[in-house]
Amino acid sequence: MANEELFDDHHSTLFIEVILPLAIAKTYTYRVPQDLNSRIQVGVRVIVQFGRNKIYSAIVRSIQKEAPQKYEAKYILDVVDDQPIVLPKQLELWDWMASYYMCYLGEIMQAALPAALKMASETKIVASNNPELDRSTLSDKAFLVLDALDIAPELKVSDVMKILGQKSVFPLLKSLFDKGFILISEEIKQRYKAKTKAYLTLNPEFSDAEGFKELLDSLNKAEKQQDAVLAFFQLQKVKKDISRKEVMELAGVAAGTLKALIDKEIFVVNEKVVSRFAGYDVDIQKEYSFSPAQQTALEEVHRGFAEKDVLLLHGVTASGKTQIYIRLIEEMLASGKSALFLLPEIALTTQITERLKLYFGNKLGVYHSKFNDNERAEVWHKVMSKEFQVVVGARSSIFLPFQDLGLIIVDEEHETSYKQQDPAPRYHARDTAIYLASKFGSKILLGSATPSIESYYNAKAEKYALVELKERYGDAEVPSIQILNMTEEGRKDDMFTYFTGTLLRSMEESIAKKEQIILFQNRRGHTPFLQCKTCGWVAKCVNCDVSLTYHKATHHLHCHYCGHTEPPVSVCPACGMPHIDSKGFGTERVEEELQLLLPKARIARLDLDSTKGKYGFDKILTAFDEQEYDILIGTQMIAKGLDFGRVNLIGILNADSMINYPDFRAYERAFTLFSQVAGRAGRRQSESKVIIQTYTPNHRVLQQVVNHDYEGMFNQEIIERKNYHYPPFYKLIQISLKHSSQQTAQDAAQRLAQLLRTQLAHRVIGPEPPLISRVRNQYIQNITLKIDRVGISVSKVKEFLTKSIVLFQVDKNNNGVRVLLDVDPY
DNA sequence: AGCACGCCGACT
DNA sequence: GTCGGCGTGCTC
Repeated sequence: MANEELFDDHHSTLFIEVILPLAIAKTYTYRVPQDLNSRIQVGVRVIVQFGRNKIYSAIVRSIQKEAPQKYEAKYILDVVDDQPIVLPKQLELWDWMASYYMCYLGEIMQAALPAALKMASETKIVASNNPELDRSTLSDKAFLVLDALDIAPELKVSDVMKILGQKSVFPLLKSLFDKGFILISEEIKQRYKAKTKAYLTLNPEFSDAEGFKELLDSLNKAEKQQDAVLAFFQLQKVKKDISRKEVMELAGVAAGTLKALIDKEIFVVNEKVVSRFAGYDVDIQKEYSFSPAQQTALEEVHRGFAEKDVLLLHGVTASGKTQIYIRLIEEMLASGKSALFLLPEIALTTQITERLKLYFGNKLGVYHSKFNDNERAEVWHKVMSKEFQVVVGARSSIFLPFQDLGLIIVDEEHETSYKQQDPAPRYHARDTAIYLASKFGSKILLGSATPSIESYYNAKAEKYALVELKERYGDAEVPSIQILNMTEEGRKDDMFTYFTGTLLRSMEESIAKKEQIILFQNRRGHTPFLQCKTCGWVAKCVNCDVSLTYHKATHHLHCHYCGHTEPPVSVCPACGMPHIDSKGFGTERVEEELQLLLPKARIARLDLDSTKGKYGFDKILTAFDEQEYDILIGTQMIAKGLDFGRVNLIGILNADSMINYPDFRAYERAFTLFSQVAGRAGRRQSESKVIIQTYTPNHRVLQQVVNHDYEGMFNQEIIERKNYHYPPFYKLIQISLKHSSQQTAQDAAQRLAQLLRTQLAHRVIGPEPPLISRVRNQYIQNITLKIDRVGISVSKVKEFLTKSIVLFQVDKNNNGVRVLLDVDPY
């Protein structure tokens, strides 16, 4: 139907280019059987066979009328959708991402679509049961398969593999099929299922008064069933959809009674599709008055957007940025356009979503990884149907099928978790969102209390509009930050394990005042290092180049990179001496020691280990918010946008580990993290305190944190970035090579670097092993490209890089070496 | 990414 | 002699 204008000739043969959900360089062209012509549209899913026995659902990328010259195109098997599930604007975004981030369209498709919209293929076989066929000439294996089919009605290919104990079964199955012994049914299961609820209706036979009376009479020997029918009759007067449960409750009957009535066809069960997002119609109450500073900021945002499409809102913590976002979204909705509100995954707590629901009710969709596939697919559909006009979500929500996006808000824009790390596409959701906004001609607001150097630079360079909000909202006051030198405190004999006396006494005071405390220690587990005092041996992971962390909860040593665990040793395996030393401390140990020092304190811990369960994170936060605990110990998880009214003391236990990190962003990160952690204090009342414990009290970053001196940090950082050739002045592309042999990895990396230097010369840095040079038994070598953009264009570099990698992979010496590309690494 | 085809070592 | 190891190359 959609193609009628385009392909008015109904008898022409269509060829479609499809995107397969695979990491493959190319797209593939299939042929459309004529009876499916009318259902083909760009953006719909089609079922295709790819290779010998794999079936995928692919996305139609384009439609052509010419047959490919060099090969015979296979037919598509079916069309899944009547309406596109991916719109042209989204496909353009995919194309841009694939070229910008140097990855495959299939990888983008994997990241973009909720799993429920990608389909699973399961090839099944059934016996043909043709008695005329002669089995006597068959091989033993064929017999085995047919015997199995006599017992089970159908088998999956994977079952046959198990039965025969071998991987290659398809030739055998194909020959059985060709000879007519079996049928192969390619069954594509659509995994997305709308949530339904069962409702009861009365058989129309009994709906009139007479019929109803007859019914009751006929049940005069079944008192319970009579009760149920009467209860249903009563409920029918007040509401439309009546569930079994409601009838059971009102009539006081058991499920069996109802089942009997259903079996007798007195009641009929109807399935009705319901939303998984029930309970949205919260009473909308939006009493919130803007402070003069907020009002000014809002006006400045309007002025900024009049001139530029990208705007950076630099607002100190607790300045009421969220409320400004809400106002802007409301304005956008009023003008008939939709809005996207991006948040880092970890900040997407019920705290913020509940608050937004208050304003946007059932127009709001929430989209993040904690949701199951069905829920994500439902959000997808509701964005498509424009039922959801506002979406609050994590980075992958940039892929949702928006049609008239007017505004994107990227809150906490500095957050590094906007950059996807491991599976490709290694994309940055903030940067991609900026592209997406330009595609839609919409406005995009980046918000942060501590903007990324890149964004602030762009704002200062007047590429972005800039609005600064320097005043906290209401009576919230800027916390005072105190730096304590642990060396000195130790000399004064005022250190108690990991705590300065000052911090301990402040904690006691807070608890006495019934106020709360957050302690920050950016290391999980109990002990990050176990070392032999005699010979210096350190417990290390067998698969990775990292020390093992002892976890008290499991009494085991854990590798935080590959998940390997082993029991702890009490005797050194290297020298046999029984002197194993515990070095360093993680959150578990902080909790343990603190409990000894403050026995009465109620302590909770927030880290990857304590939040494992589905709602573990929210559970701990809620309990803390409801003051079931006095102290919350956490890793950087606690830094993100949490809003607790009664926290008036923050302790950063060991600032040095963050600062002394060999990365060009280390200072920026440390500043951001400490400022964000400090910002958790005093959000709703005055007088709050932040204590930073360190061995390097004069470090410039710490001084800048104390003075809330973002500008100072920025100015110094930008000089370093310029001098040492880093962003925003230079563009980085990181090439990682991985191989199970260290030598191979090194040699291959040398070869690639040399190849790249032929054109890029000094722009090629490395190869060098990263800080963790081996993970999961793979040795890693990194090459970094630093592109100045002045003498050379980034797209030319990417083109050359792609060619070089193809060349590199042709060389047999580089066999088995995996090459990973990361554009704008974080 | 799978997966089959293909060419070398240890076994019923 | 075969089974099966994983190296190699293709999938419209």
